[in-house]
Amino acid sequence: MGRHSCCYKQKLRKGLWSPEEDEKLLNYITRHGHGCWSSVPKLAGLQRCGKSCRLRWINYLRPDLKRGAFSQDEESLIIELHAALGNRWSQIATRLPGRTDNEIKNFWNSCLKKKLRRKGIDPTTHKPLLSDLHSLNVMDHKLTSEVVKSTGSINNPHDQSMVVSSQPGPWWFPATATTSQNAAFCFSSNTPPTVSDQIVSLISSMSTSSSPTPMTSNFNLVPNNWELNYCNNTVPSQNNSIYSAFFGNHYTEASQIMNNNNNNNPVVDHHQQDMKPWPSEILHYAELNQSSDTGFEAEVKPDIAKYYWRSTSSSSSPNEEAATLLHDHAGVELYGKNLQKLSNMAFDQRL
DNA sequence: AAATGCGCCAACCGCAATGGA
DNA sequence: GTCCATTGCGGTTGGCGCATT
Repeated sequence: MGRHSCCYKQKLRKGLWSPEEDEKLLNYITRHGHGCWSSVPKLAGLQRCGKSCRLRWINYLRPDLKRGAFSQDEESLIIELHAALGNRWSQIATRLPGRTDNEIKNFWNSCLKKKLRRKGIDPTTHKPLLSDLHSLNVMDHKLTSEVVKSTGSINNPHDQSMVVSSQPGPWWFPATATTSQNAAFCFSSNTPPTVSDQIVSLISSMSTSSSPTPMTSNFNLVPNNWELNYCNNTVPSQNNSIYSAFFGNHYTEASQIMNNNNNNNPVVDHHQQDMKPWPSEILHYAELNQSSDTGFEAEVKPDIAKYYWRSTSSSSSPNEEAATLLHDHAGVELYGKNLQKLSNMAFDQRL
């Protein structure tokens, strides 16, 4: 611990306070009040700077301080206040009589942060933990390898299909030329616990009071070799991965800036944005056009209200009508695995 | 018993805000 | 408006004590 410049000049004491020093300070302030802190040490006969005296009084000697462990109520209140106020310890302390900002800060840093993490809650955002993003990148790499192995077609420039794993798998990111260039995920019932926790956390975090509660069971309806589609008017870039999730007749996007070289680059998330209802045109189309078993096909499933196509065959095209509906009415942009935008023109050429 | 690692927390540092001259 | 001293705040540090090796 260093010493204030004023302390160096005046050769003042630093470090822990002795009982004698405490007694001197306590006696002085009890009799005279602290007044101007800079004059307190001299008047109280202490070899300390005023700042140090003030801190000792506020954090230790003040008679109204509460001692001992934090109660469960206090703990809950701190978490609640931190969610609302962030690291504004002094403001939080005003709501906890007898507790100091320093004490609350220490309690937070040494105990509450860990507790929240263990519960899968990000102590900074108070939202469910979406995991360490770097580990997701690692997962992306690993799963990409799996997907490439199972499809064997990633480098075919003529194949604009999304890469789809033929193996039943818990979930995956689509293979891309550069990791994290894009991302979508697929869910099934045998999701490994750690990843599942992350996904469920993500899903939960998308829930807002004004939107329907996401039903994670919806995801089990998605066959393993089908993909959720993604992107909403945002072209995936090297640093921008977009995760989408679909719930009932609503959809939302969650975007994370990943692969940061710069730690100061903030994570951008849109978890709190409202769920969007699928436009009636799309739902109506979905009711009239059920899935087909063959070929590339664009579909809007009425039960999950999602857009996807599948790659069981390369002989037919995505359904232009469905894609156009999604594009025109929901602002959904579609991309092939090489990040080639499947605009209407692209569909025209493929038809 | 000694060495090492680790968590907690008291206290410090640096900066911003405030207020008086 | 500017300067300077003081106060307040949040981040950080380093010492202590306990647990583990």
